[in-house]
Amino acid sequence: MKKKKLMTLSDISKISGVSESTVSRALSGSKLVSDKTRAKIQAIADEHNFTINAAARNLRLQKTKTVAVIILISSGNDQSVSDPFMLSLVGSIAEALGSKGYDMLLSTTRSAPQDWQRHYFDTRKADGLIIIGQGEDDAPLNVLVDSTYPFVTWGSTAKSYTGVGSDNRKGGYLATRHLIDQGCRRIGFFGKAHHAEIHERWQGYKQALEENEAAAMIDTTLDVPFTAQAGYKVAKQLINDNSFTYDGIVAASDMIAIGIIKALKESAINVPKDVAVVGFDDISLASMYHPSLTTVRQDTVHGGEMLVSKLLAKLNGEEVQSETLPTQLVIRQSTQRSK
Amino acid sequence: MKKKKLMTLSDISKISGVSESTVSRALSGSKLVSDKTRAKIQAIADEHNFTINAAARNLRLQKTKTVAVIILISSGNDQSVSDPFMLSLVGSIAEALGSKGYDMLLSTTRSAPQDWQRHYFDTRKADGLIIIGQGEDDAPLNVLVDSTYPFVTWGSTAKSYTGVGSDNRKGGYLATRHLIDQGCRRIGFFGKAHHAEIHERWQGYKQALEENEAAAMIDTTLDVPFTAQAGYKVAKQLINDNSFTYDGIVAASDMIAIGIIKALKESAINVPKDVAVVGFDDISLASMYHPSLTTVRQDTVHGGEMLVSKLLAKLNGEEVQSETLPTQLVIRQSTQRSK
DNA sequence: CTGTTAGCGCATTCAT
DNA sequence: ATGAATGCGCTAACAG
Repeated sequence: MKKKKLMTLSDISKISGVSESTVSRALSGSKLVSDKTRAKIQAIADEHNFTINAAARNLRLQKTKTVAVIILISSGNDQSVSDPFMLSLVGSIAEALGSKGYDMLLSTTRSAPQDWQRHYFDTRKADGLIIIGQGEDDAPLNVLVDSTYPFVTWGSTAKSYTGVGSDNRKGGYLATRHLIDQGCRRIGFFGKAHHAEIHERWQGYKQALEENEAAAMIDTTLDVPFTAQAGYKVAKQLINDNSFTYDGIVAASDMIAIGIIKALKESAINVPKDVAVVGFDDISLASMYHPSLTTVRQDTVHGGEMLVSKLLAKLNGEEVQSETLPTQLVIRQSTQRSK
Repeated sequence: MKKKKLMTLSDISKISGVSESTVSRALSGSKLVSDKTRAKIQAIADEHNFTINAAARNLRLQKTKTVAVIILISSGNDQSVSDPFMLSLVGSIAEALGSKGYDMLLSTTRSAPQDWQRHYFDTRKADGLIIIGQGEDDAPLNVLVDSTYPFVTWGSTAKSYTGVGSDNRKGGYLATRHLIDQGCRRIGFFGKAHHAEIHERWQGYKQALEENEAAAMIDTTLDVPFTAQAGYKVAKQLINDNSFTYDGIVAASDMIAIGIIKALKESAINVPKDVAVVGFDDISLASMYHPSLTTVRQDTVHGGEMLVSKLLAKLNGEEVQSETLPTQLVIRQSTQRSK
């Protein structure tokens, strides 16, 4: 395969002695060509290493066979992209997209142009958009809602646009309920309650506590969301201030849980004996942490596939509904107080 | 912003009463237009929410302002994409690309078509390619080498094509040297020695040991690379077989190190007292693990920027050299035996 | 400084 | 079953 000039349909047409249209048809599998000619053309195309020029085809077809995935990063130097959960979800989306013949354009609100909503659509770089992590601010999305842009979001499903997300409330409930069952009575919630998804988890937490008045509710809000560093910092601070009074903690994500546990360990507070900690996500590291993390699993594989199939259905002009995915409590060491 | 038909250059030209070319020039910042007309056209374009159609522009310009990033996944169900290190690198690439006005097409060899080399180029979906993780098999890359496709790789830099990578050998050396200094004398290396980058780390490990004959070299090869699960499994196995005789371990990645440490903890083997463990990468979790991980830092931010600038230079027709990035030992708790 | 002209490479009418 | 003609939306000579 030496350096060869890129072939065009026209080149192939000349070589094979048929018209461009015929070549186009043959290669696109139209049944308007005889098997004989198709075979001949196909052979020539292969021999000359020909592939369709996507730009030309896109222009002609007015579609790109590409989906843009954009990760919304809340303001500031939030590092939430680096959360393994995100990666897992994006990986699943990539695979689902690939299996449908779509390419994936990936960007974050940090790397993308400020006007990303327009960048990908008006510009026709992608046929549709998957938006991950609506976060705290709905404004950028509301711009899209009023347009006819096909897009789906991951996160809270209680929105006016099509979304796929976990049953966060149920997850928060299960986690908290579990702590109560383990005998915890002073249970704190660690996470940004403003954040849409987290808020739902918090609601589940609240509900579980209200159902059992013996257990007390203690809110704690983290400054920086979704990082182990943030969890560590807040827990450390509480401990240093002598205001750490929990015997159970519901963390808004596994990474936060890990940070909290580290802080506890450093102060010789035993997990789970002194404090039981439950995370959220079930990242692959959860089972590898020590103690292994009890957590609420979100099914990223299913989630990614769902997002993709919803979006493609939309591109196909179908009406599409939001969907809430079931959530599951995975019990590991970090909450086993009975032993 | 109601549903509006997409505007074209021609539409804007009619509305503003100038020719298409003038509109094109005005919008592309050509200095061949008077400020007056440019302002006028710009205003109209904004008002009508006009953006260039990328497909048409790409076709005309024969370039896409897009770079494809492809993550090579070694055979089987290797989950190495989920390594936080990868994510970190990809994130940095995304940002570097974004700041240069490029979009990023992301895929793995699992989600991409089998003939991804051609998919992105012949098809003209991307102007260039960034390949991450050459892994164990050079074959797919050698296909590219013979072509004129602009591409750069992350990983080993001792290849015939342009690559950016860390000084793995030095890193392996520093890690091992550090263990020796900490008094370790039976030092094992945990990782796939076949893998290009890992092999270099292993060479550094070997060199350090050879410089100090008191320390013994013990190779251990992991079946599954780059996951905590793999590290855990191998360590567990060794312990169960009573063949765990190390007092120091060089892990090929932080995730592997974490898995190993978990296995040790479960068998009440103290880290760092009984066994000192050093990882590689310095993922953000390294400082959050307990004990915090001594590791060899790879600068992903710099790495991503480097990959991008090299590739863009290549697209620009410049000659580009491979580059090896410095590597740095970060000492934390997992190797502090002296205390 | 601006308009006219000519394609980029392909898919799709419309003929035949 | 095939070919000829047209245009998707844009930019870049080439004139003026």
